[in-house]
Amino acid sequence: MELAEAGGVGMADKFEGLSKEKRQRIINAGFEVFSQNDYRRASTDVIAARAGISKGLLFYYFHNKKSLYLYLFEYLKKMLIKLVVDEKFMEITDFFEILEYSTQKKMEIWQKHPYFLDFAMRTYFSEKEDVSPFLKKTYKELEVALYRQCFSHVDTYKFREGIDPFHILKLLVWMSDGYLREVNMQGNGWDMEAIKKEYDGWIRMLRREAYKEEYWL
Amino acid sequence: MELAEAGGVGMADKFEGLSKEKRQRIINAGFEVFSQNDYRRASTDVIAARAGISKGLLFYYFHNKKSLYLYLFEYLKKMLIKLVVDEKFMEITDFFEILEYSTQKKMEIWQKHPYFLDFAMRTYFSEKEDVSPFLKKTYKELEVALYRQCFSHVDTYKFREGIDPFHILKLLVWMSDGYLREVNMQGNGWDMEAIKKEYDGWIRMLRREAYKEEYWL
DNA sequence: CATCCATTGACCAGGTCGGTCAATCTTCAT
DNA sequence: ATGAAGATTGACCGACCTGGTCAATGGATG
Repeated sequence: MELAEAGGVGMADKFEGLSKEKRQRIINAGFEVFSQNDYRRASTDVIAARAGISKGLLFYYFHNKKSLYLYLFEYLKKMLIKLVVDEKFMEITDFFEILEYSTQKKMEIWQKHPYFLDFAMRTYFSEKEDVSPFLKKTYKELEVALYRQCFSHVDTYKFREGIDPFHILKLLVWMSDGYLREVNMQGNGWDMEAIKKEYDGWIRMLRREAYKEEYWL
Repeated sequence: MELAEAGGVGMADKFEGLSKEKRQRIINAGFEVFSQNDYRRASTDVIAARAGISKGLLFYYFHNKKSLYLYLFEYLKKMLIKLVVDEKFMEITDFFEILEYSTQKKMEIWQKHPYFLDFAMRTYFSEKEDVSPFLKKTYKELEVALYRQCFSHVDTYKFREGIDPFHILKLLVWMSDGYLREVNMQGNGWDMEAIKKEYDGWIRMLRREAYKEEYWL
């Protein structure tokens, strides 16, 4: 009875036995709806409809809403780790090159799975939801782990004294988030070219700010 | 019947006749609840409870939820203009000095009226709400108007060619928003000193980025 | 005591939500 | 053809929450 709570292993045997296409349809519907509404307002009716199945069937696969959500959360975690961390990360040693590469990756993910980022955001900012207690821990852990994984082998000697790379990283993330939100708000389609150009400009600026002069390039 | 829709003038005569303290209590409750929930979920029950009055009385002052919301919106607009735009803005001609001054103002507002910013954010990002249609226009207008007011008399000759001051402004807003959100998330109380220091660092960086070298200072 | 207004909170109708379940449809071995 | 087993449906339920109402109460005034 409690196994659904723990981690989602084995709870969805019925679901795992589905055809890949159908499973994907349901997963996508889940991410879409959970990324657009907070947990409470994300309606199982809507998810089922978006997935093209009946609500009854949805609850046939996932015993309740919470276990569906946790399943999606685990799925996201696995996907992120699989997509973000590859061997190439280990080869790059320059902080800003890693940054550039990971950003490119992020863009790819975002184009392929447009709801991932919003979903992750919502998990992070969710308050007073049925689900939130254990999420925040997990999310913070994941963030730190990914950072460790990606930036552990960075050329620290290139930095000025008193500059914290993690800090620079955060700054860039905030800027890009803000920019993306802005563009999103305008409602235009995405001008990926312009975004990239802008982004590169910021990186150049931050490089000058953070690196010793001899590494400016 | 339609006067409540237009602008809220005269619709709340009962409300305007209240004691300043009580009026303020209700206004604060409204901002608090509307800043923490989106329009639909912002419950009039909760607002009334937070204000320490009965729900019936709330609807005695404001005929319905929408007119309460619009009243708060107008109130916010007036307050922002009153608080942000003073004579001093007209005296400063250096872009970054204006920036610094307006940021300081923003901080003051934020400490005095902690819900203003979130409320404004929600109005801007609200989707498919009963209220949203006319809000976006108004908000955009307000933003542009404030920008014009504040930065119309700026020393443009100090900028490098190809640099758009408005662009720089946006960037800084994004960074500060991100930073504030982050600090907010940690749940610590505010270390205003640290925030200010950090902010100044960014401004210095952006100044070097945007100004011709002879104006770096 | 009567009048007038501020104030209350139980109450209503409408809507949404998660979750259930008897009934149906598919599949397939016999 | 038949029947058993599993997959699938969607009407339905009760719990909850919403904006809004209204008869009843309180209190001040003259």
